[in-house]
Amino acid sequence: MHASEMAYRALRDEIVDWELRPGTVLAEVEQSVRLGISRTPLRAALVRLTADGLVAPQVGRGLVVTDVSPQNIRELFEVRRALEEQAVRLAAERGDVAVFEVLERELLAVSDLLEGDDPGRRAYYDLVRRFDDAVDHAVANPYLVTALRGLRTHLVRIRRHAKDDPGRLRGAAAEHLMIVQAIIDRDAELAAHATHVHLHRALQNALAGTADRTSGRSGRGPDPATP
Amino acid sequence: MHASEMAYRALRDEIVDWELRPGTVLAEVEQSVRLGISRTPLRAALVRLTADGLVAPQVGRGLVVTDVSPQNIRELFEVRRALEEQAVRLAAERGDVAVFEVLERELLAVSDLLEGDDPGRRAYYDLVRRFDDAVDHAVANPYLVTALRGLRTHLVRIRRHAKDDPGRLRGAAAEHLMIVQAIIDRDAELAAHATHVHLHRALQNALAGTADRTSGRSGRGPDPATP
DNA sequence: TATCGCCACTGTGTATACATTTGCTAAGCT
DNA sequence: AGCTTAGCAAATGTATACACAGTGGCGATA
Repeated sequence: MHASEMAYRALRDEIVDWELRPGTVLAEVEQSVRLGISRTPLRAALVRLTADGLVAPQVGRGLVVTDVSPQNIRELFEVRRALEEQAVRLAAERGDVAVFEVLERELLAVSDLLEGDDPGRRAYYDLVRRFDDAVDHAVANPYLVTALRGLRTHLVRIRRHAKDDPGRLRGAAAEHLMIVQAIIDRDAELAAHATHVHLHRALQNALAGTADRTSGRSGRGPDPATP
Repeated sequence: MHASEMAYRALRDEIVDWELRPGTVLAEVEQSVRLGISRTPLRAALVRLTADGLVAPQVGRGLVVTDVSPQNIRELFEVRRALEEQAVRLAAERGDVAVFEVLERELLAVSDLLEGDDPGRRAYYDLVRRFDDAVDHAVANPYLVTALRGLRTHLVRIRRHAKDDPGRLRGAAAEHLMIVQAIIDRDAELAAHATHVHLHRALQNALAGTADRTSGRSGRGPDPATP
């Protein structure tokens, strides 16, 4: 495995897991020493992270981990709405019904998993991931899938700080079930509208969960001294 | 100006202008000596071009300029539909009406420009660019604008080989006028539907113009020997 | 003559050394 | 006392050298 690929995944995962918090400066020498590689492959990783929007150049301080503000979340969801509605539309037109029927059965049984304990939640997130993969496979559009995957990286980072209480998870499961059934019925418009509703709820939940738990900086104002 | 930035722009423009045709192998040493820089900044440029989807790694031959097949064009337009419809929706909600009223007047006068000669066509393309900029400014969403800009790079490359006859340009101008008027009326749904129609026509035109003028490779099959 | 194996060459991946730019600090002058 | 300038230091941008992997060609053997 290439060092640059390893560095990219390591940094991306640390950013998504909030181990590298928004505003953290990623100095090249510091990170290359920490990851045990040279500056050259590290720079390749940083270029990719910049393209992903997970880090951004800041005027006087080099590359910093991008902020997650309510404003950022709203903007991200505006793009997400566009891409995911299109994706489920195409999935409804082209998808393999049998694949989504399996997901339907699992979603119908998911309430049993969500009785509050953590392993059940993990199983639910895994089911959502399989749903996403099924949609990706159904749309069969590399450009769209690439864009969606980039978005999902940001969304996972947001979710790490949003509180998904069991009630919300049951709601989300019901919304996903609606989408899956629309795809099975090959009803593209219903699938798109159900996705719209789902994302509206998800945005409300994300904003409620993170509004007062972000890094504190809005991303625009001056940097309060943090000695 | 940084060498890596210069190399990125030079290679991107050459790919968009079809000077570097699809299938061209971009060897690092070869390109670095050609551009008069070292391999290090060139590699940064290539990473960015890969993220843009203008070049892609191929198994045994390093990075090659990506192909433009009818299939690619259809896939690109599926993403474009999603993003541009969302963009004009948001522009209709948030845009500065005065800005779009200026564009409306220019679009009403554009038929005079399109009497077949090349300077008029140039002026029309410039007007479309100003329309795109106005939409970008109105949506005020960095994620969406970044995605749209990346798409437009591909679209310019496609347009370079599509034949935009005066009839099509007049049609496109009429469609743009419809979108602009919908934005002025703050009718988001009308703007989105008008954009859908416009992109449908644009896709038809792009496919008609490039179906038998691509590089010849479909992008999936084996490489026919070209000695 | 055909096939298999080895050698050489080309090209990418990585590391390190060097240069340039930018920001911070200190000192001197107004 | 405050502002400006100069110098230093650190970090990024760039270049080059080296190592390894992959591929193609050539030769030998069956």
